[in-house]
Amino acid sequence: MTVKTGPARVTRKDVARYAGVSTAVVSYVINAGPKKVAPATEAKVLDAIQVLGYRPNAAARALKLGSTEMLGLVIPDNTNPFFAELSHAIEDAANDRGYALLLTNSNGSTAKERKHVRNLLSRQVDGLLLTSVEDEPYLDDVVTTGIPAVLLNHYRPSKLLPTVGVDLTAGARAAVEHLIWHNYENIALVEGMNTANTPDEREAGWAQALAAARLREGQIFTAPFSMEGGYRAGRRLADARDRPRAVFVSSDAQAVGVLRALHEAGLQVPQDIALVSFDASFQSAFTWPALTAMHQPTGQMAEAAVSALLDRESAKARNMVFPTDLVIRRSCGCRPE
Amino acid sequence: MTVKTGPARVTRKDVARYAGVSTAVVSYVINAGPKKVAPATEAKVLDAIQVLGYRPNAAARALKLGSTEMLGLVIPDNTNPFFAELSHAIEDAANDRGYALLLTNSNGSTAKERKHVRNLLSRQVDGLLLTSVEDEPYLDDVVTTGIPAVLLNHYRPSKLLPTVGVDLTAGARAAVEHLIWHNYENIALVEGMNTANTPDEREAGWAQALAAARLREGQIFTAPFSMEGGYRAGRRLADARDRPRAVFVSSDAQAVGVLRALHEAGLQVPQDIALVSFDASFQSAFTWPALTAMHQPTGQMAEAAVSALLDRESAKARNMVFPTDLVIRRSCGCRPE
DNA sequence: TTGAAAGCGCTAACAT
DNA sequence: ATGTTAGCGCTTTCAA
Repeated sequence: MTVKTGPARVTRKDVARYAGVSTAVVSYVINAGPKKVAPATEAKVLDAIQVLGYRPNAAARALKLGSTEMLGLVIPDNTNPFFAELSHAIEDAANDRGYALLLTNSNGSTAKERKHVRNLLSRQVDGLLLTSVEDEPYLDDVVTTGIPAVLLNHYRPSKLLPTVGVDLTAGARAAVEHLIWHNYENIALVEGMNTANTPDEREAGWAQALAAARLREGQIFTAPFSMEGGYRAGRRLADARDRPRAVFVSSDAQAVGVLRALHEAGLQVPQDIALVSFDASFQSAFTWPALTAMHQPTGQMAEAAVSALLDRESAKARNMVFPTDLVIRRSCGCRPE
Repeated sequence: MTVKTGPARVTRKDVARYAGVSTAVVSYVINAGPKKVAPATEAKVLDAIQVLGYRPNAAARALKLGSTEMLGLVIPDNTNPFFAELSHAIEDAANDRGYALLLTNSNGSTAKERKHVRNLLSRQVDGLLLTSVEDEPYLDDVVTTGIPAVLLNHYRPSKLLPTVGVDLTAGARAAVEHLIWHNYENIALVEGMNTANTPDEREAGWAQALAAARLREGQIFTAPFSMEGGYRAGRRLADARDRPRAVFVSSDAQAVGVLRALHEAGLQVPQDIALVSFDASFQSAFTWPALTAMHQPTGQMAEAAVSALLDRESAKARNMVFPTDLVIRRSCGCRPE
């Protein structure tokens, strides 16, 4: 038994004794039910709580209730502005319902992701939000526990779990269509890498837009979903023979890196190369030039995901797909400097 | 009592029954102690766990042990690259020790911060990391619980709690000295805003460097610690009469905004205005131009903070100050394009 | 309106 | 080497 240092812990029993009531009554006032308490008694209890500095023990409550009022979240990297924004929104949605958030980063490692899932599950979270680096992650564990779970930032439907995401293909297609509208013809793609060998769904959107406009497919530069990855892709892009006139970049983080590489190469955006990216995170408004980008509604996604986990009536939801919308700024060439 | 849906929960008792042993033995094998178990018995137990898909209930364990093996973290905003980096490091340090992280954002609100602290405390976290928006936050709550706590990203010593931070004054001073070394004379300051009315310690460093070089103090532009805040400060900076030749910016996030505002105003960095910022988060390498910045060792700080909370022998630590080091890139003018 | 008490799943001291 | 069991702090049924 761990020895508790510091001031002796104040328990419900202490409060009850001090207030001259039973522990049940203390419970009733703290939880505002399930029984009513006489106002005078309630005042005594409140006073005792105050005086003693009592703080309910959440572990005991969780054990009794079978609910920790915690949600577990696994994301690849909270350092990526998009995931930062998404996890922030998740935290807000969870807090609104009185839930706390256990946050973990998988750093793009499948092994770490599974370790976190296992850990979160054994911590009895009331719900699990998984932004997997795999396409169809290893989920039997999750499903057998019966703990509600959601695949977040996931577009392809899953047999096992509800998903929350954005129509990546349609979003990418619309983004590329905007580039086509500008009359750019040689349009490249900076694609993200996922652990699965399935191609990112944005690729299909890019290809579709090109095909519909009878444009030949431009080059594809594959790189991790990070600034560094984008930077490396950007260098290859700048050096490419038959250099593309425009690029669709699969994430803001990558776009920041691409921008940097292009600047280094002495190329102007959008004059030499136009760029549209995906996410439209807060960050995209502060680059130079500001990024024209497909916006993902992180707030709505977070709300939907948390709701699917916790709200009885939305438990039926399966594959939740949110629309993206194009935020027009400078990098596409719409408002040349 | 919450009705548990899904597969009936498997408890230790089920495992014991299936393996034909007592629950104590199951405990011994799961925890590898405190008693030894015969190899054959152990195998049976392991098998039972496997077959039944048993997962220990962390809430029960926490109640019994008085330890949740969770740490609570309060930061202003995980969307700020510096805090993203710091919280990532904290998560790693906690994970290394088998602890999970409860992450909360105060969004710069004192009220929210206190709410989170209270909540974290009642969740019985084994340690609390607080990056407060106040200078000497309301800590009586924390102290009376006896839960170990640390003031993170906090330079000024606290009477009540150990602190982990960087010497802001020395760091700022060194940064400004670098600007002075470049022979810039009119050196402004973009200062962050905290809720307390005490000035940010970086201001003193800036002033000291200027005084030591017998330079008059430049203008001060105060703004929130965010890209948006920096942007607004940057606009004021660009428009200022007697425009400064250089600026020290108190954070990378602000610097990104300043850069953007300067670009918009048609000003070149470093040719028209040189810039050095604080933090040197990963992001600072990808701006245009790349930021010369004072680096805060987030990894070390995280490690020290977590260690102060959890490691017996470092419990004595009080005011932990880490050195910063200047990362030279382009924005100061060291390597003109 | 209030109280007594069972029991949530686990650990470990104490038996055997 | 293994088993029995008290009790961690809480909620809530059932009784008063």
